[in-house]
Order: sequence, then C-alpha cells, then structure tokens
Amino acid sequence: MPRSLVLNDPGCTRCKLHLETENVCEPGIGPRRSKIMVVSRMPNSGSYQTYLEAALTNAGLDVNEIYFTSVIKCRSFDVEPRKPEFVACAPYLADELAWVKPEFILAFGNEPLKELSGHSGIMKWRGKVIEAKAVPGASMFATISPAAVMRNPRQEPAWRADLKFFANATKGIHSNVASERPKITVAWKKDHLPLLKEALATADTVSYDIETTGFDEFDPDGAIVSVAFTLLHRDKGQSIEDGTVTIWALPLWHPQSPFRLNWRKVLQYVKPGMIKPHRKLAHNGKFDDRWLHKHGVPMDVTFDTMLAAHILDENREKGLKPLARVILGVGEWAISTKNLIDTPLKEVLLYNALDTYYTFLLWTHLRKDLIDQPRLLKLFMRVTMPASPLLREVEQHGIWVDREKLDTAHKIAFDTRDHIDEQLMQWVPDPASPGSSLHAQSNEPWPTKGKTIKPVEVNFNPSNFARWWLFEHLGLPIYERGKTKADGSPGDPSMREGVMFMLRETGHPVIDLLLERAKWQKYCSTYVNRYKEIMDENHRIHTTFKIAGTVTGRMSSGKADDEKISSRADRGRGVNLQQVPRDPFIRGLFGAPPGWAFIEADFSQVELRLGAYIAREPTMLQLFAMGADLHIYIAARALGIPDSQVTKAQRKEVGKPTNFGFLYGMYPKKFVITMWEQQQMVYTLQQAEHFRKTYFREFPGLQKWHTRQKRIAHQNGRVVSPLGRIRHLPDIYSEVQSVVMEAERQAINSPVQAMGSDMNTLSGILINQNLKAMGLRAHVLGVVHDAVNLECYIPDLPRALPMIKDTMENLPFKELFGAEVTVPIISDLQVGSHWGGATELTTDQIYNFDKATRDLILPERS
DNA sequence: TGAAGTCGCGCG
DNA sequence: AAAGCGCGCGACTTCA
Repeated sequence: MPRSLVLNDPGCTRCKLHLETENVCEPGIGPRRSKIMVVSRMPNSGSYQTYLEAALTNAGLDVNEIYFTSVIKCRSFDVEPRKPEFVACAPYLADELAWVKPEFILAFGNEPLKELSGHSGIMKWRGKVIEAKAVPGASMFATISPAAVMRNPRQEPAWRADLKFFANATKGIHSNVASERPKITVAWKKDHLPLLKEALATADTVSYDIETTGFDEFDPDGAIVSVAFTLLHRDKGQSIEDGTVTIWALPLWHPQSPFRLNWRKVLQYVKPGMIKPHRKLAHNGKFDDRWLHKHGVPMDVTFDTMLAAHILDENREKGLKPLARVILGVGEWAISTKNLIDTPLKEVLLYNALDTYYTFLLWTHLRKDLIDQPRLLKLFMRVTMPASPLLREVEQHGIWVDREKLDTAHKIAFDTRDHIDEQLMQWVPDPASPGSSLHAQSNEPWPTKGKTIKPVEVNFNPSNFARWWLFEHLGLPIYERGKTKADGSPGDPSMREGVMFMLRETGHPVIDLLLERAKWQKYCSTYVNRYKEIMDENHRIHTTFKIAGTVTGRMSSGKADDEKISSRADRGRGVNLQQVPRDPFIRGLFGAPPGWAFIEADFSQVELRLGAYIAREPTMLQLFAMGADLHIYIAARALGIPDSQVTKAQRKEVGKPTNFGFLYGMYPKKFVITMWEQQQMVYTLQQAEHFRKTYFREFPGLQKWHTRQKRIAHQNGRVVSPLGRIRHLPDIYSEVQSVVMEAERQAINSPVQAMGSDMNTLSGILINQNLKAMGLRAHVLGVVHDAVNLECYIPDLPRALPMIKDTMENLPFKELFGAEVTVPIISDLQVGSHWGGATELTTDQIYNFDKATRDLILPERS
C-alpha cells in the first residue's frame, strides 16, 4: 500500500524520547538525491558534526554533497534509546532512504549498522562492503562512530583509513585492483616446478600461506588446496627495499589443479626450497605450520605478522584483512565463498597469493615498528616467536587420556546427575494443576515458551522453568536478580552458587540437591562428554593455543576460531586445557601413557612474588627470601588461626583470593563476599576494612606502588612490564570515572601478569630446547599461565627433572632482557602417572631421583 | 535454524 | 557511588 513520505514529524509521540528533547524528530541535513548518505546513531551535536565533516573532507569527500542523518531522531543525553525507541524511529529513516536514494551509505556505529543491514557487531563488519537491506543496489560501509574515536583517540588512524576506503569507493577507486604489485606466477606445469624450487631456495625471505580443506590437519579428508609464496631476493649488502619481490602460486589438491592427483609429491618436491630461506613470514603461521608438518614439510614461521601486530598493540584487530586495511590501506580481496573447492582455481590462487603479498608488505612495516622499540623486539624474538613452533608441537602431540578412567567417569557423572534429577522430580508438580501440589506456595501457572502458550519443559539448569519452580512454585526468596532487561523490566532471579548458599538457610532440601547437581551437570557437559567426543584414536586430546589471544601476553587455549562456527555439525576437536577442574575426578583423567610419567612444573606463588618484586615491597620480599608461603600466611590471619592449621583448601580459597585481591585493588566489600562464598564465613564490613588496613600496613610498599602505577598510566596511557611488554590503556582518558578506575587497576595488574606469563612461556621454550639438546624422551604437553606440563619416558626422569627445575628457577633475565630479578623464583614439580593426584617432589627427590622415589610416585608403573 | 547476548563457572 | 586481573565455553533466551 502506498504511503506518503513523512520525513519528519515534530509532533511525534511514538516513543518516550519526545519528552526528553527540545527538537522532536530532527530531519537529516543535506541535498536530496545525494549520492552519499551518512548515518549516525543520533542527530550530531555541533562539535561532532564539525569534527566529522573535517574528517570526511580530509578523506577526500565534499561534505556539501552528503546527506547526514541518524537512526534515532530525537537528540537526548539523559535517556538511553532502547528497542522501543529504535522501532519508533525506524519509519523516518526508511522514508529518508527512499527519498534520497543514496548509492553509498556510511554507517557510524553498531545501531546504524544493525538498522540498515540487519547485522550486529561493528568490529566484525567495519571496513567491508555490506549489502544495505533497506536500499537495494546501494553499497553500504560501516565503521565506528566519531564519538567513539573522540573518546579514544587511538582508534583514529584505523577510523580514518575506513573513511578513506569509503571515499575511494564512492569514486570507483578500489585499492585492491588499483594497487601496484608484482605479477603472480603460477606453477601450472611440471616444467615450472624446478623454477619455483630454485626461486624459493635462493630467496632471502619467504612469505607463505596455504589454503586448506577439511576441519583440521588430522581430518582424513583434509588436504592442501594450494600454496603461495611471496619471495624477496637480494644481493649481498642490498637493502630490503631494493630487493626483488616475486609472487608465486602452486595449485595442489584443487579440482582444477594439474597436480590434483600427485599434490603430495609436488609438495615434497618443492619442500627443500620452502625450508631454505632463513626468514619465513606468515600470518598466524602456526596454523599453516601444523598442516605443513603433517604433510612432511617441516616449516616453522620466524616472523609472524599477526603476533608482531599484537605485541605492538594488543588492543587492535589482528586479522590479515583489518591490518592490511589499517596499515597498508588495502581494501577487500577475499573471494566471496569460503568453499574453496567450488571456487575457480584462478580465484583461489589469486586470493592465496595476495595473502602472502600483503603479509610480506605488513612485515616491512611491522619490522620497522619493532626495530624502533628494541625491548619489544627482544621480547618478540625471544619469547613470542619461539612460542609458535613450541605450541605447534604441543598442539600436534596432544595430551594422553586414560580411556578406561574416562569411560568410568562418564558413566558416574551422568548417573549421578540423573539420580539427582529423579530426586528433584518429587518436588515438581503436575503441569496441569501446579497450584494444587502439596508443595505449592503459589498459584502461578506453569511457565510457557516466550509469547506462545506452549509449556516449558522441566529443566533444572538455570532456566525459565527452574526459576519459576524455585521462586514461584516453591516460594523461595529472591535474593539477587540479573541485569535489568532492555525494556526496563527487572532481571531474572539469580540461581548462582552464592545465592544458593544463602537459600540453604531456608532449610529447603532441594537447595543442596541443586548445588550438587550444578557440579555434575558441568562435569557432564563441559568435561567428560567433550573429552569423549574429541579424543583421537591414540587416546589423545588436542587444543589450539592462541599466542595473541590476551592483552597481557598470556596464552589462551581452546577451540580454533573456525571450530566455533555453530552451524557445523561437528564442532571441532579443540577444548580448553587451561580450565580442567582440579578435582582429581576430572584432572586425573589426563596423564602419561604406560611407561611414561606426567610432570607438572609450576612456579610457586609467582604473581605474588613478582608483585612484591615490582612494587619493591620490603616486608614481602623479606618473607619470600625466608622461604615463606604468603598464601598460608594470609589465610591464617584472615581465618584467625595459626599458620600450621591452614588446610590446602583454605590456602586456595582464602589465601590466594585475599593476596591477589588486595594486590590488584580489591575493596572490603568484595572481601566479605569472597569469605562468605568460599568458606561461608561471616565477616562484617568493619572487620573487613580493618583486615584490609592491616594488610596494607604490613606491606606498605603496595600502596605506593599502586599510586605509582596509576600515575604512570595517566601520564603515558600505558604501562610496561619488567621484561618490556606494553599494555596500552586508552580508557585511562575516559570521562567516566568507573572506566578510569578499571584502567587504573589494569595498570597495576598488567605488568605482574605479563611478566609471569612471559616467564612461563620462556620456560616452555627453553625446557623444550634442552630436552632436544639432551636427547631426552619427553614432550611439553601444555602451558597453564604459571605451569608447564610434560610427559617423560620414565627412565629419563632422573635427567629431565633437575633440568626442568633449573631452567625455570634460573631464567636468563639478565642476558635476554637486562633485568635484575631480586625475588627468589621457585618451581615445584609434581610427578605421577596422572595429572590429578601427582606427588610433589622435594628438592632432594628431584636432584637425586632414585628407584625409591620412582616406586613411591609411580607404584603401578615401576 | 542461526546469530547474538547474558549468565555463570571452570582455570590461572 | 563503586572499586581484583586475565581468559573460554556451555546453557539458555530472544529475535529475525
């Protein structure tokens, strides 16, 4: 039905915003039939508009030819527009779009993106050409809003690159086709292969990338579709800039490839060339290296552009495409489909080759940035880069699972959960007439699904059913609610553990059952079931580490990104091996195969030691010098008991949270909560305040250090760890106080966490090197923030154990980083057949490892 | 049915 | 007024 255009309606009362503004329903500004439309979230204020126009002009656009408008039409700073407001405003923008009919649309921020394209997630969609759902045929682009850039100036370069990209596109300039680059040589025929091999073998630098099919390199159907190289040749003494750059592509398993049937042989043929150049560049090379190793090419990246970009700026996007956009000003070159097999070979090769070329160009930029920061360069070359081949090995090797134990645990976990469910069912009423049940405390009817009348199913996980059942039907009190909903209605009643502890006081028997059930449910779903699914034929489980996954330099572990796509029936083999429950019921499922021993080597209290060292806190340093255990020390004081009476559980549940909490800026209120939730111990706020004061009086260096870190963060916008790792803290300049305070706490935490994780990574690297140099039969199995796990052939334990301990306790800080570490670093070794329940060895047992010790810790394997 | 957001908990 | 940090993932809900 035709509808007249209503570009603006000053009398609009469609949502509450009209009450909050002087100017109801502001129309856009600019000429009708503009080729370009810019859409913000709300009408821009004068200063934003000025800033925005200057930036657009700078990008090469004529602002007089642009139509500026917004999704929300009423400008208000007091009321946050929510769903109803967006719904109310939508028709106005739709009218404007129909009226102006732009060819190019630029959306600023997530809401305009969503309104115009239906997609959410501005960081994912920025910088791409997106189909504008509202205007068929128009090209749409999105980037972050000028407001976000003004709040956080570090975003500015990338934002300006986005604007430039957009401006070029409106003029028909596409940097991906216009950019000058060497022509790509494709090895189409057998005769070409010697040329490629020779070119590789004589290259100074090779940038490489593979295209693959299948899920991971273990997939029996997995194959390498193609491989490409960008090569740098230079004569002696010639600079990198003056060298000769060539690009090559080699089709392998692709259906149109001439080498489809003998792709493995072809790969083997060029292999000597591939591994010859001393500098090997790749973007996330660990992935390619895993595949190449699997297919007999021992390739290991020496300069990874993803890792370099991350160490230089841990907050930025690290994908090849966003980096190419921001650093090189290159637009999209990706082929549209992810299905390489159905994509014409020529396209695949072009894409593959350009990946290597842009990786190469990125390297020329990133290496300069690193050379400008020598400390960061050292850290990069000595820790970050060597971590890539180490973790490549670790991921390939996997960790051994005791299959029989796993089967038993699986059965126990599911049986236990199901048994608890049966008991809980006694409290569940007849769905038809819940009110008439014996236990009913209310007449509220059984809940239904969303807006339908379909009844929800019984579900004891936190769900609509469980909340209704617990808080309506059984009438238990609501102590806590979740976040207020978008429409302003109160959040759902919380069912978290801490709340359940409080509900215990009601004496209702379902509470303990629910608490117990939650534990077993998690065991079932997250652990035993997953482990069973992903265990390979050698009873091993594999993870994927992210070297550039955290802002502090820690490694993270889990599934690879492409394993997370939920549309895939098989959801990948990866699993997080850094969050295996300490309960021996789960942790004890992992271990070393028969004939081998499992070793967990962890740094004792390392972050606390480093905190004391970095803060130069005299009392703590003295206690550590005396060999004290500060977690026991502080747990005893919090609990009001002698040191000797502190149990392992109390050390973990009271000592650690208290030390780390206060070290990193925790306040008394949270201490009270922690004591209650960990120990069900009641501290009053006054007692907690007193305890905290006592803590800081006892360790006076901490307060000064906190002040120092805050000052540094405010002055420099960043903090630096003793080994040179940088944490940028743009939020320190926020106008919102709570955001600033968060950044201040991060300024305190980051150097400590960064140094601990870099030490741990370095340990893994050096231990692995030493194992190889000594010819020991042992493998690193994983890194867990302050621990390195290994498996070792039992006869080699006497030589491996002392080396591991020595390596960790005597890291070459001075030689590698020029740092003088003045706190004792201690490594504790636990050895056994399995991870959970391994025995901690004394120093004497480690350095004089004998049969008696072996029989003690590995009784069934001696 | 998939995508996105929230909650809660596992680890350090 | 509000205040440990760093992660990954499964279950649930809502929305298109």
